[in-house]
Amino acid sequence: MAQTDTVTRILDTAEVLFAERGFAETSLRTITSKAKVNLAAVNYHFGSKKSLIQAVFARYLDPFTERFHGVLDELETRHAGGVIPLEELLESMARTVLEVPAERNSLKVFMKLLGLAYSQAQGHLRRYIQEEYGSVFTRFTELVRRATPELPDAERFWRLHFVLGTVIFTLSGLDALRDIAEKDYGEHVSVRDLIRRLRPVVVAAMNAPLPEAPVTDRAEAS
Amino acid sequence: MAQTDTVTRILDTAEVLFAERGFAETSLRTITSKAKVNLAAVNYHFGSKKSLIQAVFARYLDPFTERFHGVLDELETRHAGGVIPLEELLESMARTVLEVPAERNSLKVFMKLLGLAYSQAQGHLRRYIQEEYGSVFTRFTELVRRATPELPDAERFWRLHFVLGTVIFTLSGLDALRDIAEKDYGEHVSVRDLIRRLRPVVVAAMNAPLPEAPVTDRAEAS
DNA sequence: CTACGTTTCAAACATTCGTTTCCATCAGGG
DNA sequence: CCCTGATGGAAACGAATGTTTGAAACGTAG
Repeated sequence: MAQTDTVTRILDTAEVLFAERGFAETSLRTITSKAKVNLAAVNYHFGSKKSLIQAVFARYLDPFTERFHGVLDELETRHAGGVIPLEELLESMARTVLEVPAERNSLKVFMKLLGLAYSQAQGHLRRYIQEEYGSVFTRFTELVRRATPELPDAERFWRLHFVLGTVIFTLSGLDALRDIAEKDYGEHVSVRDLIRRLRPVVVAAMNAPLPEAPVTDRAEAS
Repeated sequence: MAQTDTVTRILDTAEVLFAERGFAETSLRTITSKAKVNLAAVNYHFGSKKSLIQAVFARYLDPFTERFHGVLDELETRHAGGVIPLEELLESMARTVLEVPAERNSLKVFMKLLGLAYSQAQGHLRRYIQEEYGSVFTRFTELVRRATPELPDAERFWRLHFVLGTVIFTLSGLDALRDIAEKDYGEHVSVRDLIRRLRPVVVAAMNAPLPEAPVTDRAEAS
């Protein structure tokens, strides 16, 4: 089937280029020429560039959410009725994130895309991801809530986003950081090595003491 | 002097639009029309769009680096010869970051721009920032090194970037996150409130226990 | 007042972009 | 065999982009 071949080749090429340069900076002509398909193929198979971008994300996020739901199912039945420990939840998520892209491409690309989706703030992409895949994240946070009853809801919300920032930021900027680290410390770091370093930091962040009592809140800067 | 007025108006407008939409997604026509200056003014005063982007960053980073050098000077003389505690270093940096943009615009814009500079990975911008302002960061990390002698060099390097990721990611995506937090927890968070929440997390992250011994390192995914 | 360097302005330029169109190719079922 | 629907391919379209141009307007020193 030639169709599948063309579609796959477009997606494979697009995700790499998107990750390297960003969405707006990657033209359809660059994608199609490097993928050795016709320029019109993108609009024919995907409808528009915007849909192509979403398709690139869907190819990562669809397997991830499906698998992660399965992992959470298994975790919940194993701790039937009880509370799943925080570290186990984090471990499961990390493992799932690691497994999914390993099947096809590199984790680096996936993380870079996630980082872009968050910073390339505007409109359609963040909304698309939120509305399409928000349910898994909601389920996960609910489990985290039960695992950390001592944390106020708002505090837990922010800390989850703190560690999310750590992971996405680090792994999406991995190449540049790795170059610096290698130059300065002569040490080559693999993704698995980085995750090994991340684990105690993330756990410590989630278990950090609560901030001092909120001072009388004055008007803010922004 | 009309020149200064035009230049300032361009910079003021550009930084807001860049922060909202990204660099490539913001055209010179959008900037100049909203700033009520002529289209050619950008190329006349800045030379090119690329230089305008760098000028936007310079207007934040120049005062920051200058002031931060001063703060570090003061810290070093106060602890003459001795070691500056880690928390004091982090506090000083946070305070400096907070003070500089408060003079003109919002911290949010500055952080958003930083986030963009990191994700919008490619080429000129990251190199520009690194080569132009890398010295302060080098000086800072050296002081952190003396404050945390128990940390291996590589570990400290990565942890600094971990917390850098936390801060930039959180503060650059602040608006979106704030909306969610407000909707889910009815709680309005100010920037200062967020920093109050960040502090114990960052300290805990830096002081986290060392990761377990490096397992035999197999080939990595990417 | 005049002359000159600086700044503003409208218009145009050349390029690049996403998208569309139209035709060739090919497969399988009537 | 021819018809039909799906796909590949070349070319063109219209819009938007960054940049350049040349003249007008401005402020100021002589």
